[in-house]
Amino acid sequence: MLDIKFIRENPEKVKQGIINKNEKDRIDEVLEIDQKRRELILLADELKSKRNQVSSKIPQMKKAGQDVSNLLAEMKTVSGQITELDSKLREIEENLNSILMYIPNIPHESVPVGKSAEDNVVVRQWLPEGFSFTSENGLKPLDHIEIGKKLNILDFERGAKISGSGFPVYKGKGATLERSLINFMLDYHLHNHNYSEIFPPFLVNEDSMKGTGQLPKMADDMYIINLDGLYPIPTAEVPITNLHRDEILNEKDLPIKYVGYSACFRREAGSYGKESKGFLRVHQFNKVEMVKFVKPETSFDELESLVKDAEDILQALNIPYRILMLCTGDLSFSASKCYDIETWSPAENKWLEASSCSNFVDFQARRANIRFRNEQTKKPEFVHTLNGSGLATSRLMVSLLENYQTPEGKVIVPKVLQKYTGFNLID
RNA sequence: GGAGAGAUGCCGGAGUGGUUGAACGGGGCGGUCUCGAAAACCGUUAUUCUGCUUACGUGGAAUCGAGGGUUCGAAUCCCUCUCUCUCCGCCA
Repeated sequence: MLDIKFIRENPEKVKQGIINKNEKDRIDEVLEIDQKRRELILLADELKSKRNQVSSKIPQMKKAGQDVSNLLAEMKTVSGQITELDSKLREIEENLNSILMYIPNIPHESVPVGKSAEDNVVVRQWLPEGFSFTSENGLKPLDHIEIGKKLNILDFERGAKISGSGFPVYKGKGATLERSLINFMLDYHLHNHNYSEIFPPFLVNEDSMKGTGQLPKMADDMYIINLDGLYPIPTAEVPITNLHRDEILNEKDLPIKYVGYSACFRREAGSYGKESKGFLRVHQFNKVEMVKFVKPETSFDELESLVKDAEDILQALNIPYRILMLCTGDLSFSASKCYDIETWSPAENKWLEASSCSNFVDFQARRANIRFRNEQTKKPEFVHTLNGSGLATSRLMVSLLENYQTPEGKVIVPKVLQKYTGFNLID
């Protein structure tokens, strides 16, 4: 959520930011309602002040034996007016709030202005030693679905039977590989990047979904368990960021860095067909997520290091990748700045998004009311929150299987994973 | 699922209609004392909104789980909801 004071003071800046995000700008409406709201507050507070004054005098007057019946009658009228103003005010504030909840974060000034994914900027690229985009023997590499079938490690058909399409089943060495990947990534961030581990709940309440910005705007993309008012999480970002909802953190504890595994559940409404085969778009996948709570002045540096933390995993796995800076038009609702990491798929012959690292500045913190006490001013301030996948195993698995396949159609286990899997070849 | 108890500030814990933003204790912070520390003593200890000033500040309003209601006046009375705890049942 944007700060209403900031909107009040920088309406043009906010409008431009929203337009650059390809979103609808309702700022004039917001300012009008805000103006009305403040007028009402003034009126109501004045009456309440009067009521408080008189009410504290009444017992003294009674004691002194004075007649207070006129005052009581007068105050009854005042109270009625207050009730009326308060209910009007509540209505207006609800209206204002519901609009504000739909207004996206505005892009940081360093973000390139652009309309769509085509305007994203490639920042850098990393390729394993001796890597080539064209296969040496001229043969077309198998895609991950063919590999999965051939080696009997992935089963999309049975997943569709037991749950629906987009619910993959991992089998045998495939299941072990998936589990190993998760453990490897968690351990790596724990030991090399100084995160502490969280194993979060996979179902969260509505307040949590609002806190990180999934609701109300993205409701159609979320699963919901109506009976209990719970939502299966689309990412561990939601429970982990909400760990500190409605808290005031110590400045000396910042930055707080968490890493956690979770299954992720996404409806992906309306995305059937295109790019939806195999692992490319699924309803349930596994992800290791990094979340940071930081001081405002450090957040953009923290974003850079967050991306590097995710990159380290890919370098350790020796998988080709590139980094994109998303343009304003491709930025998500809550993000101020975001880098995507894409891994190379030789069979698809294209880059696949395997990670997204974002700085939300104070947008989520404001919604979720996550603050820290500034040691100098002694006042609470909103933290900045960041998160990044480190990484999502589904897309990563595509690149891993395809890049590590042998001409015979077997898959070599990356060296760093072998101590986790207990085998070094899938055949 | 059944029965009961409870929700107060950083923490513990009083408070059942009128200077209660909230006793008392603990913790934290500042100070006195000390070579230093402890002890003791003194002081201090929230957040949000809003007006004026916009550097500091200052006036007002609100906040005792959440939301309504009664009343001139509610932490205190009434209603609804949420959550926590205890016992029983069920269960990985």
